[in-house]
Amino acid sequence: MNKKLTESLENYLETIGMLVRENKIARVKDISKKLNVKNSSVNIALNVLADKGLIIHEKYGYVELTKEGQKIADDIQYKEDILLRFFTEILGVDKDIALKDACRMEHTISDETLAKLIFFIGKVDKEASFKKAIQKNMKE
Amino acid sequence: MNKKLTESLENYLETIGMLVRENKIARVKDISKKLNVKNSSVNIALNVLADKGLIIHEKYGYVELTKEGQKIADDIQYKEDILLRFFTEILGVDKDIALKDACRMEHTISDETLAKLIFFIGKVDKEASFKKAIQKNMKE
DNA sequence: TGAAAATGTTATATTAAACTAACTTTAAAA
DNA sequence: TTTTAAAGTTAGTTTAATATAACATTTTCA
Repeated sequence: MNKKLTESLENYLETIGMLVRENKIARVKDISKKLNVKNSSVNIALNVLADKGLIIHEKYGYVELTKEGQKIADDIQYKEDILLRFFTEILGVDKDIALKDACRMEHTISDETLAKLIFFIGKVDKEASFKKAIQKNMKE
Repeated sequence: MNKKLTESLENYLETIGMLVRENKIARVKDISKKLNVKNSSVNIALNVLADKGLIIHEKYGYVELTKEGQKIADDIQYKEDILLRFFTEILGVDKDIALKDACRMEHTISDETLAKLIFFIGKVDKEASFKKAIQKNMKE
């Protein structure tokens, strides 16, 4: 049933989630602006997502996530956050670059690798000696 | 000039490089087998790569990388290796899953993040105390 | 409130990457 | 050495994701 979404559709869902969080509502224009695509492209994607039961979109109205769509959007956002934290806090990558990388890798990282990464970040946070070792060693 | 390649074309280049390394030669059938696509799809991709000056492919003959094509293939392979090492040696991800992840992320990781990751892996290898801290902490 | 601007939608086209089916060339083997 | 099998190529189709252009609806404000 739940066939895997394309990277593009995942990005639409994630963006809708972000807009609703930030502005309470998501409009076609806001989505096209965030994703740098045209309104017509957004419309087509919205039709696909609505067919899959992931959003609700009445003509000329706002866009809303269904419970299932929300879950997927949150899941992607979570992956992005974890990747972003790893890149910035542990590797020391510049924030803009780290975000760009996270935004692409969030679509491909497996659940297994994500779980290990979460565990790793958790350890670094919790264990003072470990954290110290990383901070010391990651200085240029 | 050098417009960025698509993920698909990068995979073709990488696969050709791998085949030449393993078998000395790369044939259409070998490529289609490795990538799980049809010969006709390979042919189309080879024409594109040849147009871009990245491979040499005479009709019914073997496929070779040009100097430029080789450089790109090596670059992608290198990224894969680094990601694979990070996933397996540091995070402790299962090898098959780690490889699958690396094969997808190798197309999206930025040079900056890659450099930091290389630095990180290097530190872990070199500094005994750091290595010990990671091994100790990454146990379940 | 009615005209102009902004926003949203639909129809149609393009590009990339795959496919199937038909055909050609090369290699193998009877 | 001819025939058959394997490999490679080409033509035409499909799908996903974008775009442009034309049209429709809503919103704004003079």
